[in-house]
Amino acid sequence: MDSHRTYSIRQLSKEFDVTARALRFYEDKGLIHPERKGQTRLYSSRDRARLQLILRGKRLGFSLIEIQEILDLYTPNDHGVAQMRATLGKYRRQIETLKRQREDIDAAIHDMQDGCIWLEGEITKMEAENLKPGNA
Amino acid sequence: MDSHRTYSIRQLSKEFDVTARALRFYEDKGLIHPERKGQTRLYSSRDRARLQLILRGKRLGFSLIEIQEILDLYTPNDHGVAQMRATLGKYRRQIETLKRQREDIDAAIHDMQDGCIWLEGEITKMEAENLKPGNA
DNA sequence: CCATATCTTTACGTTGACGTAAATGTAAAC
DNA sequence: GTTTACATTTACGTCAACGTAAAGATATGG
Repeated sequence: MDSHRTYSIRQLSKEFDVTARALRFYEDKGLIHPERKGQTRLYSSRDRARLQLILRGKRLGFSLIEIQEILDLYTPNDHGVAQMRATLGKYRRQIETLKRQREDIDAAIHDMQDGCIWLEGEITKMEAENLKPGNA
Repeated sequence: MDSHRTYSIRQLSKEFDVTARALRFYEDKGLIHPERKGQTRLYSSRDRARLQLILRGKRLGFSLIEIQEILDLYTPNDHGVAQMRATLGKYRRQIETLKRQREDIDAAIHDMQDGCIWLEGEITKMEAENLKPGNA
């Protein structure tokens, strides 16, 4: 099992290309809770996974507070049917948010691809121009 | 043609649910360039379109500077084959960025959907528990 | 034993993206 | 004609998300 490994703050910060300061900051904000061996932090692979989620959230433009809420969705819910139903609702709303974002992305991609096609056309036109007689 | 309409700053801010302050701020940063009738701003439908792009960029987590660069891709390029090739390159890199972002989103959606399925299962289990004899 | 490296906390600094307040201009409405 | 509703500029305030500097604990190598 690789799941019992631990990581130092440097290892994680290098692996994911974030500063140690950022990791401590996320901890300060309650997004991660590494153990302590004496004074120094020991990150578990579960912490590592949470960090991955944090960074993915950032790439998607979520604030740390929003990311916090998303992380809460991932933390095991101390049963109780009502609680679980509530959590399920949050999951579904989050999925809707993400799907809307996906539509934004698809729209942007399509726009850009259309732009590419148009540009390619213009370029070929201009190249043809430059080969016409009289342009020596 | 609807394309010659103009909009006041309030109209735009209401339609897109942003403050007038934000619109002036975007102008300050060079993202939009509305005309002036005397002192007051008159937004064209082209300005409106740019605003849409700005807000989409924000929803996708881009900074105003990044959005500025994206907008530059949309502004007609005063021909010159070299320039157009450069622009084409930028388009393509931007598309790659967006596609990577889409992969992040897809991953997030899948995670959440798995979570939903698991949760639904747990809930049905617990409901079954509560109906067993001896739980009166 | 001492230097070097890596960890820690505390605390002030910075940048981006606006918010908000103050003072003023203009145009329609009563 | 003055109130009402909207526009303007200038300028300081704010919040998030860290950066950065200072000062110290810990361990490892030479």
